[in-house]
Amino acid sequence: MKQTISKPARERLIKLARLMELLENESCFVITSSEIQKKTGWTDATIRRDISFLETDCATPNGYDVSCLRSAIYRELGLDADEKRCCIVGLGKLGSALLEYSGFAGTLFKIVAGFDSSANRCETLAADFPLYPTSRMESVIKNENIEYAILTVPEKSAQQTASKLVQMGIKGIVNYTPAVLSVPEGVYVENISVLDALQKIAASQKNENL
Amino acid sequence: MKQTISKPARERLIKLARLMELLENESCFVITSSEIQKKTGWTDATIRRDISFLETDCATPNGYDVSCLRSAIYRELGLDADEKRCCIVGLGKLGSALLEYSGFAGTLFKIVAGFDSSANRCETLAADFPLYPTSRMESVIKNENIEYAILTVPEKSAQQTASKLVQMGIKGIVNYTPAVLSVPEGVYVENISVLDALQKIAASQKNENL
DNA sequence: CCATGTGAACGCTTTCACAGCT
DNA sequence: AGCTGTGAAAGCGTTCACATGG
Repeated sequence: MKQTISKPARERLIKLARLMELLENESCFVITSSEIQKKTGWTDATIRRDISFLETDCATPNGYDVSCLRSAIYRELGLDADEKRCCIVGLGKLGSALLEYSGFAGTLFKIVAGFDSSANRCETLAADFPLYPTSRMESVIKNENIEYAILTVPEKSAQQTASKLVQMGIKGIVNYTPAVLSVPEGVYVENISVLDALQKIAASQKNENL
Repeated sequence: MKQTISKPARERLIKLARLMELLENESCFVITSSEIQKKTGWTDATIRRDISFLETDCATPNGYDVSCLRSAIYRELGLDADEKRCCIVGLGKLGSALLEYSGFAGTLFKIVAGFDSSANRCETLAADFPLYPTSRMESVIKNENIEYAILTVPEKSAQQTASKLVQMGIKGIVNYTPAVLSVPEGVYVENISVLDALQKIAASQKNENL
């Protein structure tokens, strides 16, 4: 059976695919592993190994074919298959900023609903998709086949909301809060709080020259 | 010499410290490694190993002393020492949402400036700290001793802006864009784009049952 | 020559399993 | 008994080094 790709490798591949898109925009069509090394800091051996998991032949005599690589990565990671339906939970400052986020264009991720505890806020705000009060969350998530949630509620309500979302069938949560979310196996959480990020950076620096 | 803490362990410890804060708020003062396992999914052995890097004795007969652990982690990771001065670069929807972020209260991270290419926008928006046009970025970063930048510019300008920031002496970048940033050694980047996060989640799911 | 792809070695992280303590 | 702390083993991911191919 096909080998499963490790998490670090997967995360590098996702970044690599992004890099390939960038290169395509710059009309660069072939790139070598050592050029990728310069751009990313990963070693060329690691890059070649990562790419080998794709089991595709994107190699040319002068390096990899950029667009072949991009599409092979998305294919292998299942990011080019069916539409992935998402919702935003919590329409405070951050959540409402995301209502206008245009970065999903060209991907299969699609935001199809927003939720907030304040019905009033749902009416005031505007988006390309409907906004609902929290009371309707369960029915909307089920009827709309929403798989992923972007969690932008206040930290205090994060766990409680996450637990509800899981109960309603959500399979992945992008956690904008610094809260540590407990979720059952099979549900994936990605933490992208700015505080987490800064702490990681600062802690790395502390450790760098020992 | 003291052993350096691995990156994965550091990241768990940061989350662990957060969890300890949460527990303190719930008036829980002692916790065992297996209770932490239930909450986080990390194994108890890993948790004990991580904690052992702290070289502090926070153990009681019934588990770890919660507040002892929290402060030991922050101390060890250098997160309780001097103030860490940050700036926000790019005051679009997302950047301006962050202007009002209150999550740094009680931490040593402090946002002391915001920058945007539009002078007009800087004047219109309000924050507890000054907002400057990009032209003044270099002098402000140097005079204010700003170490970290929160990058919320459009993806297209991300690399260019990041390179400038590095030149101006920035040591860490929290990257809200999905762009792959090339930075020199010694500069740390944490990627927290929502697209990255969703792709990681979706790719994990693809791989889960092989 | 300059690429990739990959077995094998290495080194790091996690896990096991148990000694030691309260 | 139940906990922590930790040598030792196992498991993984990365890197080396070279065979292979254009």
